Amino acid sequence: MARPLAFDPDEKLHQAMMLFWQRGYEATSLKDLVETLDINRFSLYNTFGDKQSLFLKVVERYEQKVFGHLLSSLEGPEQGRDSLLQYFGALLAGLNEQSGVRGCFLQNTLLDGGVRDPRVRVRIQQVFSRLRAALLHQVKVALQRGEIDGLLPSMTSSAAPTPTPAETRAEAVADYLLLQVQGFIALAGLGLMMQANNALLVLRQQLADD
Amino acid sequence: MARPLAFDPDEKLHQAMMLFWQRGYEATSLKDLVETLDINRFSLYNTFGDKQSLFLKVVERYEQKVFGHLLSSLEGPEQGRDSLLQYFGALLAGLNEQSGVRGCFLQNTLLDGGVRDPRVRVRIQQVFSRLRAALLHQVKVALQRGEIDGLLPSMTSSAAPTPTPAETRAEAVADYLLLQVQGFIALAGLGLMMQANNALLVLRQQLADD
DNA sequence: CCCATTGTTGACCGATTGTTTAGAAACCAC
DNA sequence: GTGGTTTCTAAACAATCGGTCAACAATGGG
Repeated sequence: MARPLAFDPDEKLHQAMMLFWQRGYEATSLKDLVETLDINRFSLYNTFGDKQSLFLKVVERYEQKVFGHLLSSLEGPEQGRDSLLQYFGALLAGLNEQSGVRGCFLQNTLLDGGVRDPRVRVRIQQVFSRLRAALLHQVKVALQRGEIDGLLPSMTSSAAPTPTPAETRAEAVADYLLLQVQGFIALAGLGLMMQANNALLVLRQQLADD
Repeated sequence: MARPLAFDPDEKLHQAMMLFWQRGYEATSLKDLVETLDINRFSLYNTFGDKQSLFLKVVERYEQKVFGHLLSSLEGPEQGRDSLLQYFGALLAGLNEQSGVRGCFLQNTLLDGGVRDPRVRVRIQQVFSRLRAALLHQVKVALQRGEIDGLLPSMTSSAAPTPTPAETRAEAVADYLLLQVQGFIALAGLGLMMQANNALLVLRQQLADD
């Protein structure tokens, strides 16, 4: 009943993400967006709203496509340690195959103080909460099965003066793994992939049987 | 012989750092700088050069004052594991006492694609190299003394099929610790200090005797 | 005191920022 | 085709960007 769009919005959203990813929010101008997305200035406003709204849509797309796919192993069936190992393997694989130095789009965005839109900030906080919950879920399973006892030598030992509650222990391990995740993508963002791969070797051994 | 400056350059540099720290490079305008530093636009140019040069000076000041002080325990005498524990303690103490969510100025800057000045980027790379070298130094000492064998269960076991060279092992451990550092300051930057403190408990136990 | 030297000031530059407007062009149901 | 609706295009908007200028103020050695 009316004129259809001359472009694929999702494709343009992807291109916008790549641009924001490697330049940051403030350093990416409307001119840059119009040129690389190859659509008119006003068409951009008409389909995505203003710059902040566009950025929010980009963040949501990233969460669905990239983050959601990566978390599939953690949010799937309760496989304990195996799902953890699978997740870190997929994470490092993704970081290794990045052409330029980028790291994680969401981490970069949140650490970049330039993005002040509260909608964006709370959205990303929610994503990290989702990651922590997924980690915690599989950690609980793995701890119950005794798969990752090597990670917490004294906490798991019954000789501890005050035995730590299982819930507290699981949260400590989950937060420890959350730190590993942030560490990996930070190193990747800093261009230190070799060091990241080295560190993965150590983590793998910690998670391995003995 | 001439008119003296009406302000303390180092103090202004500090104020500029705080501004860049929580807003990012691109999001901090000359107007912002002039207003919060409370000096005239041209005086700023006259003493620090243009915006990029000012930022570079800020980075160098941060390395000297903040980073240098933090690394003192690692670059001091060869205390092995003790210096490592001391460093992480000081790091977390610093992150904990940060009022707002900031993380590390250098990490934020490098992950923020907005800073494209190559002088700044290589400078920060050098700082992280310095950190890695300092970690590696103390790790070698600690490994030789057998202080941190709990960190690498199978790699240190003589039963390994192909025994890992000491140099490789030390580098793996150093990179692992470098990842912990980046993970801690990333979590702090994301506003997840509770999780960071939780993770520190696990790391402390890994480094502890048993 | 004088004067060379340096810091300070506010106005100003062209360029670019994000955003909006008015009108032409393209589509589909009828 | 035509009507009604939506996209597209080019131009322009006010505001702000980083950076510069000449004139004035302040200093201390002579």
